[in-house]
Amino acid sequence: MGRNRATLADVARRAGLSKTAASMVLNGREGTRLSAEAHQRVFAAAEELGYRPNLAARSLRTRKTATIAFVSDIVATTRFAGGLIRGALDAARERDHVLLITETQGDATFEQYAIEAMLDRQVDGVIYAAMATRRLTVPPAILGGPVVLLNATSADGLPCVLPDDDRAGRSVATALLEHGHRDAIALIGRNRLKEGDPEVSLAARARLRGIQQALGDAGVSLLAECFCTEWLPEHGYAAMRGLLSRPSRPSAVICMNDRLAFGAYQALGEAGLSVPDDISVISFDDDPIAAWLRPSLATTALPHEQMGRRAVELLLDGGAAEPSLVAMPLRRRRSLAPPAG
Amino acid sequence: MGRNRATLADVARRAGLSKTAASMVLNGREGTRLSAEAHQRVFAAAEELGYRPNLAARSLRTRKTATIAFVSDIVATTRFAGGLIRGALDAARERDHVLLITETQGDATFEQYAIEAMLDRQVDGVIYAAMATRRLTVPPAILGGPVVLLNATSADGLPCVLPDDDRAGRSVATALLEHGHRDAIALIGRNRLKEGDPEVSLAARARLRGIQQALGDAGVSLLAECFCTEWLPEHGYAAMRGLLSRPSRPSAVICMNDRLAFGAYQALGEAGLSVPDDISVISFDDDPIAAWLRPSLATTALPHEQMGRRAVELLLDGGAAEPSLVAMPLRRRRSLAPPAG
DNA sequence: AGTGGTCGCTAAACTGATTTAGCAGAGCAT
DNA sequence: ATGCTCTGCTAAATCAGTTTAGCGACCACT
Repeated sequence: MGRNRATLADVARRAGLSKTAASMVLNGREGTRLSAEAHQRVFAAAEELGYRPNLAARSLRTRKTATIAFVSDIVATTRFAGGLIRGALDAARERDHVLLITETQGDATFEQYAIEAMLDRQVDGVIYAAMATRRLTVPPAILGGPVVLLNATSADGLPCVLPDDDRAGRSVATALLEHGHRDAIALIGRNRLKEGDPEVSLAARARLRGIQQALGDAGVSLLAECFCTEWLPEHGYAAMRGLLSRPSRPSAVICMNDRLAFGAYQALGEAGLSVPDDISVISFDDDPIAAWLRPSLATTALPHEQMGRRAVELLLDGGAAEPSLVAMPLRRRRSLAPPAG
Repeated sequence: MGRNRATLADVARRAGLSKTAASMVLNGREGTRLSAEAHQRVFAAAEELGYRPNLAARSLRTRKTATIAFVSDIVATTRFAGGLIRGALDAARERDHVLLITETQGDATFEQYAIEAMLDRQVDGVIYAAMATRRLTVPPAILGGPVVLLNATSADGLPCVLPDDDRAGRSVATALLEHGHRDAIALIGRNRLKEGDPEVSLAARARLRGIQQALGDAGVSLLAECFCTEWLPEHGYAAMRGLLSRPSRPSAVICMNDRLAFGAYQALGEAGLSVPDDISVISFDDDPIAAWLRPSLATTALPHEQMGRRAVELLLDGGAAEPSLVAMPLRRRRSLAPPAG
């Protein structure tokens, strides 16, 4: 790979100048008194030779590699990860940086290994990302340099980037209120573990709080709340069947994520009920399936790309100590309508 | 990041030996005549200082970075990418390598930039991945070193890793034949562009060929073939509606991917038809939604993890020149049943 | 004539590893 | 005593950059 690359010495020789001169010119150093002609010659020589600096050599001296470690528990493999990585890649490129990506799979040995591999390569900083929005403990090894937590917080008060689930909860509830739903709103996806343990999830609690606040402000309380052990389609399906077996049918359902909503759709379809004519549905995440469902599902988008981008910005440009909350935009789609009757 | 790291010189000093000795001991060099005691002292010193070699410095000398470039058109952001990356990460870790990931977004400027960024960092090789299985033209810049194409081929005869779509097509058709379907099998997802232009897709043609061969061998021909401009749920929905409006209803439908199948399910649901009692459905990809559908969708899995893994193995361990085909396992699920009546 | 300052540039040190070439001392045969 | 080999180890070069310190030429000023 990259044999025969021209070196700085080659450029200098061709320009008839010293390595020092060539280095300074190519780095655009201010305050050197190199002549305009010297600049010309160096640029010309570099151009002709197709010179590109060897970053390994440079970083040996400067201790900068223009490389960021992106360490995640398991995020790189889920479809949620794509956005985080893409955003981070974009922002990194804009700043002439590159991403070294590893995954720990939640395994302490792998994590140890991954972090050492990154540090051995002299990365300029670490983005430590989690798949589920949650609080975690940062391995001490990475605390020697800049760190940003992505989709996670820690007790250390490290800079972090989180989706604004609280506000998302409010906007979901508000959207239903705006459509005229009041006393027949049900919630699918309560979960004691997720709501109670910040190391499992921060999102569940925040979403719930946002929903309750918005409804509370409007003097409305939930018709029903369904607990689900997981947030998968089958649980949404079961929850919705449970709701439909009750005497009073909800006019609208909030699902804690789109996969639950997908399951809810399935139950509604089997029951011969129509979304949104019989029941409105709204949800969180903006999973790709949300747009594929019939009718398309209104939801609040997890702004993964922006979050990934923000993490890089925070890491390289520095930033506030308080958590950086990224708005979750509401996607208004066909699953919303005023209550029937 | 990583200030205060002990250097080889520190280790040597503490061991009371030269850098040379320390280097040789730590690298386990054969044929040096260093005493057992010298070995002891070096290992002890390295241990006590928590020594880790600076890979930038090492690679300057050895021209090896233990780093692989993973360049993709757009793969890193789709949910399909996860598996490719995870497999590659796993295999890389097993070989003490690390992945530098970039995305070109199909943009020539970005691609140029990404490749230069990788080469500047002296990567040991490049994995060039495509989102859609297709033939592509490899940028000449990366041909200076080892390259493996992932989910793609090229005219250059470079080593490449592809899913075995042809065989998948045969196993899909065979599965239907085994359930007793013969003369009422329909196909959703014909597409002249995908089938005709290898630079757009190799999968469409291979899947189709496999299906036709298996059916042909059984003396069966398709009841109907639906063309779709894209392979999205809405197209599957429209195609299935079209099929249902015809006089003779199919007993089974093959969809060219799971998203089409999802759309087909929607149309069947609306028509009040049951999968698999009225119509069996089988498909390709094993998208996460396949398992979430009710009933769960039989499909052939794109073996992304294995493909990513294979690419790294091919790159580092060398391998055959012919395309490395990875089997697409058939996932037998509830959407298959014998034809009604 | 000597001094000081600016201009335009370079030699050499430095980063942290690997690798080549070779040195000092011991043991042994002649 | 001399030459030879073997053992156990090290000095120094090398990779490709950046950075520090400073040199020689020229000019202006006293």
